[in-house]
Amino acid sequence: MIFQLPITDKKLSNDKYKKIIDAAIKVFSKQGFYNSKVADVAKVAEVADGTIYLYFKNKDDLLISIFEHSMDYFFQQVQKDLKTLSCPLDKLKRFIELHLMLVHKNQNLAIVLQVELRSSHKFMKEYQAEKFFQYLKLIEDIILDGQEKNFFTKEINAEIAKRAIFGAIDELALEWILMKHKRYPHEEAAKQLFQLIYNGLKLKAD
Amino acid sequence: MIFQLPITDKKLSNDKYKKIIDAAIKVFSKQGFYNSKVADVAKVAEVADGTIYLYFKNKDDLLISIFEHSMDYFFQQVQKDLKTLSCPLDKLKRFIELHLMLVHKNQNLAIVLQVELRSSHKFMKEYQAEKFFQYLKLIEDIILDGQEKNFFTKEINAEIAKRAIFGAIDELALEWILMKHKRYPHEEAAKQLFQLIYNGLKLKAD
Amino acid sequence: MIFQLPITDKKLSNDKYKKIIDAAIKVFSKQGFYNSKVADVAKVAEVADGTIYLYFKNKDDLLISIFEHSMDYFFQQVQKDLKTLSCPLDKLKRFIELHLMLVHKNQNLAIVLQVELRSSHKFMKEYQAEKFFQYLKLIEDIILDGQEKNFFTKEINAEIAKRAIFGAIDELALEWILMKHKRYPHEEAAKQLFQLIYNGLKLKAD
Amino acid sequence: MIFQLPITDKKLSNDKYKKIIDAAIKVFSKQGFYNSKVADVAKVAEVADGTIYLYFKNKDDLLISIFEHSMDYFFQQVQKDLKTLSCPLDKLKRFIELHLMLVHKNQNLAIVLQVELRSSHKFMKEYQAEKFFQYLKLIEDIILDGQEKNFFTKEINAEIAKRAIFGAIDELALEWILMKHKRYPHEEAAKQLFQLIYNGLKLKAD
DNA sequence: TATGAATGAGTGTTCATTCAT
DNA sequence: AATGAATGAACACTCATTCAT
Repeated sequence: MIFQLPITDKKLSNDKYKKIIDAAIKVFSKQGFYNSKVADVAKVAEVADGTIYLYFKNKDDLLISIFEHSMDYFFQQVQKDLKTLSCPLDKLKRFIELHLMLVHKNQNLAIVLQVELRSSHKFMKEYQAEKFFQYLKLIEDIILDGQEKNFFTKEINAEIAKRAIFGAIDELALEWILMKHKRYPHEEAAKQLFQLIYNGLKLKAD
Repeated sequence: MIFQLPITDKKLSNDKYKKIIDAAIKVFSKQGFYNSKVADVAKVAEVADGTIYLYFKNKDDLLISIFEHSMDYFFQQVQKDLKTLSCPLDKLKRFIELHLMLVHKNQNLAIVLQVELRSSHKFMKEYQAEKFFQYLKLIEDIILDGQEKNFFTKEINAEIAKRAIFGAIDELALEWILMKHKRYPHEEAAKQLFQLIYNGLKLKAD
Repeated sequence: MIFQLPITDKKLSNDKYKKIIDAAIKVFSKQGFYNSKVADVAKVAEVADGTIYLYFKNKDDLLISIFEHSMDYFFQQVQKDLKTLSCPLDKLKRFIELHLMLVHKNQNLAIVLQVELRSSHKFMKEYQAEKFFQYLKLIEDIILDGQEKNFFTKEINAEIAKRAIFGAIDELALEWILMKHKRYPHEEAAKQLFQLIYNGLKLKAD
Repeated sequence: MIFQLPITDKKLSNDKYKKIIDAAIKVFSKQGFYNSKVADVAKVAEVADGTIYLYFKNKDDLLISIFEHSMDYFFQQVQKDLKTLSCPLDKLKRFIELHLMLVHKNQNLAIVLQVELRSSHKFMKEYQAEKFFQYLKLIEDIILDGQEKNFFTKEINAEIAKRAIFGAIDELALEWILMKHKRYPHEEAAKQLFQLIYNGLKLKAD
């Protein structure tokens, strides 16, 4: 599993905590959150059932913890990488590539984030998914920067565009994950996606 | 509830069947599929718990039935409407408008389809979501038609584009549903979305 | 089991309700409330585990229900019987006899009431044991009546006396229940108890 | 806490042992034995959970130890004090006063003894409560002595009387402890109780 | 068809107890 | 002796499903 936060957090420096998170990602992605038993996670993590409750408040908390740490990780990876670029076009292209690459390298995690999390009502309604908005903001910033620097048209509302772009990337990522026999490499999807977002469907001759 | 299939189906001509489906949409969208009890649905439908099992095999079947009938309905609505148009641009524009409009008019249903269904493993993995692919195909046909008629660039792979476009629409629709205070009308979202998909982010002067 | 309320209450007219109450009295008195499993009660009552929850909110509620119905029963039995008497001395004597007799005829129930209930914190602290106070009041009324009619000394505070008298009866009843080989019949205990309470330890010659 | 045995016992000379016993009395009296966690006791005692098992075999043993040490303490206090008296009337009066006074000064302990212990099946059935019988014997001795010296009537069976008397004292003590706003001082209860036991309810003129 | 009381398998969570340090 | 992280058996309670009426 690529998912490896730098060990700064006390919790994360703990072996058991990581083992449980990793096990939960595996189990939840395979069986679905609601069909997974805490005992299943414990078995895969090679800890006792009760041990999970030393690190997580309950089963929901386990799911939310996966989300929070993952989004932190995604956010840091992407943000760090984008900093090295100045051209908004490059940034947008790289963002798409990075997201698809990260999903590719953490497929189980991606399934949990995209499939399981969306239906956790505790998560979608009660819990404010700040980290997700933070991630979305990365796209918005690229668009606004691109508009300011006259790379992108100002006719497009960045608020709507960031959602549309995220949705497009997310859907492709999901399809890609659920495909058993990948019909094209994720790099190809990234390339096409960038082209679509930047040029649109319009003929160049237009 | 707008969701009203033309009564051709024997099942649908039955009052109880419809009452249960409608109740399930309400309950599932509010509480989530896994947190909804069959008894909750029965109470809202004003039938006995056991009655539900006269019309549906089990709880999962209830969810899948919602999906199938809804997709049929969506598909018919959109397909019928698109037939009146010949220009691929108009078709794409109308498709986006229709989808957002239908979501707008059937918000509870949309929540079930977008949020709950995605995490039903029985559905995502075992059940082949033919009806969904059929719906996606509508987009693909528009693109291919547009490419053939030289409205759209051929550089874009229709397979990837249909997913990206659906993802963009879907994500905006989801955001729109979950927003408590709508910051913009869905017609505005449709307009922006079309512009983005057709023109991309590129400056026109480019 | 003698414990048979007249069937006026809707709940009590139900066979399962009574079977569960009776089973719970048996099981709780034998194993203790905290060591009894709900499944044990279900097995003795010959119902499914879940059935218990159709009639009782939870395990605590089962205990409290036993208490409430029993106290009603005790109260009614004793009150009805006392009404036929006018002399406070006879009343006091009969009260003691009745209580010991009822305990004798409902030993399992008595164990639950005296032993298990006392340690149920939900019961002792949160729940106001109105029915118990009602029962205590019977003693107080006898004392006050006796004092008014000049059968009993007015030097004794009825409030304190009712508690002391109840405690004495209760303790003897408890000892009597827990004795494996009864060293004396409960009627003998009643007789001695009355004498002690009425005459005290003082020599008659005094 | 008044509860302080003279340090003769090796165990009791140990600071941790006492801290745990004291903590257990506090915790058990407040939350009830079955609702108390060993961890709660450990926290109040300011020791580690595991430390408790260095001094006590298990949770039950902790409760029984409280009982044994307390009864020893009660027994010694009362026995010592009674030795200074020769008149059975004085002894009886003093016994009542002492018991109520000890309960008054050790309310948490009294709650554990009267409320929690009674429902510990391990205790009530398996464990022979020798120390309790020893305590009861103090009352019996007073009665027999009083009967022999012609202070008390011989018509009363000492076996039954000791139970009745203990029950009366015990019940008043329990009421007194559980009363939030004490309606009378415990000395008053003692006085009334003695009068009731000695003179009974009978009018003096009788 | 319709009912809803009854079922009982299934599971999240607790907590007394252990044991490596 | 003392710790407290880890254990895992135990259990109250839920709820999809059935079936006698």
